[in-house]
Amino acid sequence: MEQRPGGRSARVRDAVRQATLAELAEQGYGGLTVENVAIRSGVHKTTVYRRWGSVEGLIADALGIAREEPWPIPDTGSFQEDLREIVLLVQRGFADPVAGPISTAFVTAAAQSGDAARSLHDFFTARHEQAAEVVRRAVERGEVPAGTDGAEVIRMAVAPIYYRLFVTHEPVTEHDAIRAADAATVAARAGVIR
Amino acid sequence: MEQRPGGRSARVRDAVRQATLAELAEQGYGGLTVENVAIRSGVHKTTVYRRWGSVEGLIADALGIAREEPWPIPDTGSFQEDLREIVLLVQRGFADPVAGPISTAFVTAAAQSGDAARSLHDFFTARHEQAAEVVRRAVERGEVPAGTDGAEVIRMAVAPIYYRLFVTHEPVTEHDAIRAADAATVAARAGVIR
DNA sequence: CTCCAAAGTCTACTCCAGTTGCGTTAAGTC
DNA sequence: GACTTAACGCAACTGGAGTAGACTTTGGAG
Repeated sequence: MEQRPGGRSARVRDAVRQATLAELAEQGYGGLTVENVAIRSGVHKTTVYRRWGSVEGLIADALGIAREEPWPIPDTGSFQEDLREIVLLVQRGFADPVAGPISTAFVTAAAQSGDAARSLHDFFTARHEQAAEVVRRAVERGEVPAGTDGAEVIRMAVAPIYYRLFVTHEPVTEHDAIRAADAATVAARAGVIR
Repeated sequence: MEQRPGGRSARVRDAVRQATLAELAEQGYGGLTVENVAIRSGVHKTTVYRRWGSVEGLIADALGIAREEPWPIPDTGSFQEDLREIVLLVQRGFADPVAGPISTAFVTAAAQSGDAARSLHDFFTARHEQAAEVVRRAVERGEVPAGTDGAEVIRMAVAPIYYRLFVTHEPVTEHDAIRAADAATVAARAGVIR
């Protein structure tokens, strides 16, 4: 990333990243400013502007870290249960008082900045690919027809959660999550998703 | 809304609304500023700030108008066809060079402003209710089990479109729309959505 | 150890979104 | 047709996001 990765630069980078996440968790995307991140991190404002450019840059960077850490793909032996687990994980993530605002901020930022949008796109591409494993296993067990598009099954399952959160602004319950997962399960079994 | 609805106030209101939509269509949400709307409409900046408050206020107002105009609910005689029509209508709406940016701006604005979020919520509540008509007819025909949640079927059908557009930032094709509609059709027939 | 340039700091500035206070216009009322 | 006041217009102001340029620190190479 930078030409001098060691020592001071690394400290600055980590301090800013941590401050960004903390601000996002407390204030959400609307309250995130370069100035506050600079103060909180102890790094000078101009430095943040030079290396990250803007609020969107801070978020794009934070997203890069988020993409690194893998998530637990369930393997219960049942396709329906696996899908339910995945969707519930998403739903609970947004309900979490710390992780929720941060995840929300990522989506909101991507709606405004091309950079953040690309980062988020890559993030979800990786997630879909990982989660599609449960579909591959279901195909092997004969629960789901061969040729089923695994990533698309995941999209179908989680989409209603995001739809409620970011489009219609309706509350989301665990029941909603389970229902969405089950609908995707039925559709996949019927061979509609290919 | 205002205590003096006639004459000048009405002209101001209409000019600002029209300018808002024009700016949104051309510039999108990112390029929408109160100042530009003021200039374009010929109304003074201060006046726009007083009556609409901010960019979000302009959008919340524009959404109010959008909610008024009803949309065509299909009645092809086939549940599957009806659902496909609805989802394709949504997909084509976003692909449209004029309506697309405006719709996108609504969603983006709602992600940041509580007022816009409430307006959008009401908007979609009305849409879901209207579109649920196709499910009611399907129940009458015996295509779908009684007790099926009509609004939820609509959510399931359109959610993947919005998910791709606003969350993962993936391209959306007509094929995606049809597949999503068909998946919702299968799930509804199976009695999973209630 | 020495050197040098990359990276960070600091101060002062610009610019523009949003506000304020006051004067002007015209909508609604009798 | 005169009066009241809601609503609009106007110009000057404020505050904070973002920039510019000179100066200082320090990581890394020889």
